[in-house]
Amino acid sequence: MEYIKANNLKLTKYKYPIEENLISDLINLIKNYLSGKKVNLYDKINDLNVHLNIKDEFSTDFALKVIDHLINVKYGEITSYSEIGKVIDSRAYRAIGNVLKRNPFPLIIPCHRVKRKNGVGGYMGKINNEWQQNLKKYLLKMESKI
DNA sequence: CTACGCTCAGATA
DNA sequence: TATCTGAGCGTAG
Repeated sequence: MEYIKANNLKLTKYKYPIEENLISDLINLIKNYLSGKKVNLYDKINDLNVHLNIKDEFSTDFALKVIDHLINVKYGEITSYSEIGKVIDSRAYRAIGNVLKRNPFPLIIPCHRVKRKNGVGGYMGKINNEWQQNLKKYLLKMESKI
């Protein structure tokens, strides 16, 4: 089993040795996804026997519950901060956002599929009309959920 | 302990 | 409709 840590994705420094063809497989997956192919990235990288070291990235119990639920939100599906709250039995909607804000695997851990009750909501730490939010809207539109 | 935040429902105009 | 308020609560520092 092979693990990838968040900083590995910068392709600058590897904590674990990763084969070159695995990297190109990963790149192709993401290219396919961004070009509109209906692939669920999290499942696909599991198919490549790549497993994210989630427990290293999210320390608290609360955060792990949020992420555990989120990785089961598949391509084209949608959830909301309050819906996640319902599942994990918490009303800390903003705290859920604070967890997702530190998601080291955007696209793969699909925090773009978490919408605000009224509107789209923030993405990658931003709540205003920055490029991050436009990307979130783009992804949702691509998955036909806007 | 404090202050903050990818939220929400309700109030107000 | 749009904008404002306070409740709510987990977390980093």
